[in-house]
Amino acid sequence: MSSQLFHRIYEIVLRIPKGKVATYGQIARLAGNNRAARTVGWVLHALPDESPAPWHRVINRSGRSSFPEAAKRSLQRALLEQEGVVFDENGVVDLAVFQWDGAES
DNA sequence: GCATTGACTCTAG
DNA sequence: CCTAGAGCCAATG
Repeated sequence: MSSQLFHRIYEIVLRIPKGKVATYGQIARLAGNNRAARTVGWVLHALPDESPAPWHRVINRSGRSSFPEAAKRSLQRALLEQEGVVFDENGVVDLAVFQWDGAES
């Protein structure tokens, strides 16, 4: 399959433990392409509705979501806060604390 | 099949 | 902090 990268990224996203977040670049690295962050973004934006993938746990390297719509960002923030992730006054997640190690669950 | 775009990231200035 | 260029992958026109 040529879309194996899609599947790989998908599995990695599903592996993100609750209360943690991962960056596009991190997922891309785990998927085998350290710079395919754009593809990760594409996978998440193209996820079907029935996808259990926690897209809200995926953020950019700044610890902030890059949604074109503020509504989704608010939703993502709410979901993460429900899982115990804290946002600062700028709406940024402390990656030093909440970024997924990528090695456990 | 080529060109453009996109929920990205890195390096350099 | 901001801009610019390069790299990667798939969708879309």
